[in-house]
Amino acid sequence: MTQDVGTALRTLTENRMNQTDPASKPSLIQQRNRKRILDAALDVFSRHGFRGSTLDQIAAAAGLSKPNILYYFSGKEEIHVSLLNGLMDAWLAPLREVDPAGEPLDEILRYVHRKLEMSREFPRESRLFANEILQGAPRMAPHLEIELKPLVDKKTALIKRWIAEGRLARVDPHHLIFSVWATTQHYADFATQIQVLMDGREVHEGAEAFLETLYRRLLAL
Amino acid sequence: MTQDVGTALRTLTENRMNQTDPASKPSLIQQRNRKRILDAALDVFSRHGFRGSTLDQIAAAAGLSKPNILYYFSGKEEIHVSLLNGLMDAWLAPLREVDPAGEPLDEILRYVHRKLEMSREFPRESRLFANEILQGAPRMAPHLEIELKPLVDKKTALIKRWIAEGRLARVDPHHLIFSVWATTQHYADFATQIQVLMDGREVHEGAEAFLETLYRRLLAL
DNA sequence: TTTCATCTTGACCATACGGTCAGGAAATGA
DNA sequence: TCATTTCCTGACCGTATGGTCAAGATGAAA
Repeated sequence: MTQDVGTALRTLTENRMNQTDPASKPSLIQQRNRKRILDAALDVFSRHGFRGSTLDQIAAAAGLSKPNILYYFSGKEEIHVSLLNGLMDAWLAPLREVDPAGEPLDEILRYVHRKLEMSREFPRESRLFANEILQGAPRMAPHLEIELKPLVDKKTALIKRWIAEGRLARVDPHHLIFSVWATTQHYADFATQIQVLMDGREVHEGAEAFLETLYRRLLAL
Repeated sequence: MTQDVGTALRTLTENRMNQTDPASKPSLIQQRNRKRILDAALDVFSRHGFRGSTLDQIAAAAGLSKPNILYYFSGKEEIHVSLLNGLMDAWLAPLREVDPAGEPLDEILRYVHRKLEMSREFPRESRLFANEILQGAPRMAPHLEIELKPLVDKKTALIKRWIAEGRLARVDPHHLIFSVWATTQHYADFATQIQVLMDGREVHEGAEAFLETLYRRLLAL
């Protein structure tokens, strides 16, 4: 899974350079620094949101000077958009991998498992998206329409089919998916709160067990 | 329910005035303007987060000048803290009202219903808290420890008792509560996303039906 | 080693923003 | 009516922040 996000990051790293002709190979330095910047930016943006983050913070976290960062990206906004673009694919992978040929209940439970795993392994990514959507997704609206919506339409249709075939209990597929997002991402986005309420106790295994029970009871026939 | 939040707002309105002696009655103008400011601030903070909101925005939304706002509140931070303080009680009311003397399943379903209703009626409040907790709850840490934690401890103990008495199916009470928060608040906090994915279709009734099914299947014996 | 492109930075700029203040306008009340 | 408190504002200030730029440092290629 680290692979997934890594790959996505690498992909976006190969994007248009500032003034360079398109399709020119990026130097090693360029690759290294772009990756540094994006990783630092993920850290900062996910903790403070877009508006609450400063270029100086990102520069410090990346170990580069501010003007140097502006050498690789045209501005704060472009860094943010690059991050969102680069992480989107990895973020949607679990849903994309729900397999029409698989056993319905297993597929859903596997999806829940993967999502929860991502919340644990990549809380920064989760919070980055949460922040963005909370603010009305000003820098992500196209993504929602063009990438997310078709995917959700496809998968809700699949679930609907499964239900019609009597292989899953009856539920509204859209709300089912929303609930998976909500329950799994909650552990990353609201970690501070959960930390306090669970003081010290183990969180993840309990969550895993709970969610498996939840969706098994909901969907089993 | 409007009553609840209104009352809470009024309560916090009666707080310490800038330089006035404590326990002096606030004038009508003072009441009116403080309420205006807090309502405007709720609007702005819930849409842009603390850092992303400016006093000028709040002033404009309240129909007052910036210095005039600083006449009523010592600064941006105090407005924000006042809001959180004033809304906390109303926010926790649904959980507080879970009745040990009631029928377990009914009580939980009623709780879910109330929470979902709040997400629909008071999305701004939901987003305000979501924003704050996402950023690590810097202005809310005491509340979490002093108000939320004891309440959650009490209610999880109650649920545990219900389960031990064989009146609810076995589940981890903490994760149960987390899931209720997650699934209900999701409809307010991620409304932008849901709007896109449900384009036009009715959201709330579907959510209501889905969540009732979800928790009924999870908790029924 | 020289040359050229790439990379890096200190100094600087313009704007936005939180906050102050002196003084004026409105209420309040005697 | 006048006096006093409460309320309101234009003008202003210091700092933070996004962004620019000219010039220098550091590679890569010959």
